[in-house]
Amino acid sequence: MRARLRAEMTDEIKAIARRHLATEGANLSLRAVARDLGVVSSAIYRYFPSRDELLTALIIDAYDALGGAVEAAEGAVDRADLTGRFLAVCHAVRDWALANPHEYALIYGSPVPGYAAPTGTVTSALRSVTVLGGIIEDASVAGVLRDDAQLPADAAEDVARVGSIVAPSAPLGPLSRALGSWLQLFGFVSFELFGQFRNAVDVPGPLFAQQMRAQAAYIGLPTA
Amino acid sequence: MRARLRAEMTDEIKAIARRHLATEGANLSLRAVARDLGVVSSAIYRYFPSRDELLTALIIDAYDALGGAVEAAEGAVDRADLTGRFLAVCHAVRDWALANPHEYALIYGSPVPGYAAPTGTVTSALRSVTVLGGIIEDASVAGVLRDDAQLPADAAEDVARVGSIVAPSAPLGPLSRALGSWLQLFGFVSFELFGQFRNAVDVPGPLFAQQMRAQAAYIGLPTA
DNA sequence: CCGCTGTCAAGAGCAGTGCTCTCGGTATGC
DNA sequence: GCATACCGAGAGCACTGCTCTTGACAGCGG
Repeated sequence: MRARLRAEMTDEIKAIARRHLATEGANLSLRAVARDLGVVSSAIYRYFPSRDELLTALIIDAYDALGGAVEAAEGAVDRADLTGRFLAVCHAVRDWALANPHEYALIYGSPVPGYAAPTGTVTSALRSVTVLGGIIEDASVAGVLRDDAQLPADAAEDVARVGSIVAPSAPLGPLSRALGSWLQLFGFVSFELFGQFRNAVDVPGPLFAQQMRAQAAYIGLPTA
Repeated sequence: MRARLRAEMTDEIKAIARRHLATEGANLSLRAVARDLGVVSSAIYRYFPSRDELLTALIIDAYDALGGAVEAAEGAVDRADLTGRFLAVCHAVRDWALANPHEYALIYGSPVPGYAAPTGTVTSALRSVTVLGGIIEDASVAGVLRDDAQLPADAAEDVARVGSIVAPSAPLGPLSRALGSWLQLFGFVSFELFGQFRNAVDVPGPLFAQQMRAQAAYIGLPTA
């Protein structure tokens, strides 16, 4: 009963903090959210031991929101349409990032203090990449991926470790290319959101669609 | 004469600010650098009208440092070794980022306030990507790039605009793949520096080398 | 040589920040 | 019914970016 009030309070704090994040940026002010909540600043500390803990909670929420969006978008595509599922993942990431730019910056931008992100975030952070792994895994068991890997041993070790988490039975060649696509996807979104395309790419949407389609083909997913 | 003293003073401020940036992070304190400089905080304002202006100066310096490092590394490779030049660029970016993580975060992380980066930064920001463009351009005039482009018109427009700046005579297909490699390169470095590889990639070096070699081949650069 | 002008650092001060501590009040559990 | 635990309010500390005023010094024209 008292616990429910407490949960509502923390949710309300996080909601206001998220709103402040959206309007101002990463420099979140505890006193400002307390003011908006009609409460004195020290009261916030009953619910979050420090500003960094609040940010960590927002980070976990952001990872979960992104993961949920990716899962929903990918889940709506016919399971047999591997390329469609891949493209759904890519566009879900970008769409969510464009809709929540500051939350994206919170999780994929420069880490704010020294290193906030504790271990509690990793499970939520894995959700979206797990979806991609599932696609590669499904493509692997469907036998549509050609294994043309000739990776050096040290690099193969890294790829294999990633694969063991998200796509255990996928061959290393396509897995390595999928990893590259993942990096390119977030490189694109980060460049777009952080203003690196200034004076170079005006309307990034079509370019993004083309790049991701090319990546699907490069990985070896069947051209739908 | 008085101007030279002034230049030395601004250089010293920037040097101390850079040192603070390296030890603490992005939240640079004007009062702290003033303290280290043995001067009162308001004196800094004689040289930089605001903290954001100081950050902007550091950003421009960082872009120039990265650009210089890339130019030097690429210039040391035999001009005919196109793949070697490409790999030199990739590794120069990563090496510089690993050596100056906070300055990398300053220019390729989330923009600190609303939007600091003014127009003065773009010329410095273009230096590194121009080097890559030169490689693609050289490969194009050498006739080693196969033009297998079938880009949709809207995406082709974006690619062509980028190409007109850095590699005017390159065909759109390889240019589009080179753009993707550029995004993947910075996606990799950002993931590595910002802790996104946690529990997944322990020793990113070999993986990076393999990914960039694969990209060189994918673009169509001759396998040395 | 005097005096004017422009530049500089110092210091005080304002509004804001994260965070700690104490002090009453209230609800929960025994 | 009472002890315990929690809660919000408020004061306070050390810090921040930034502004303003004050006094000192250098260079130049007369």
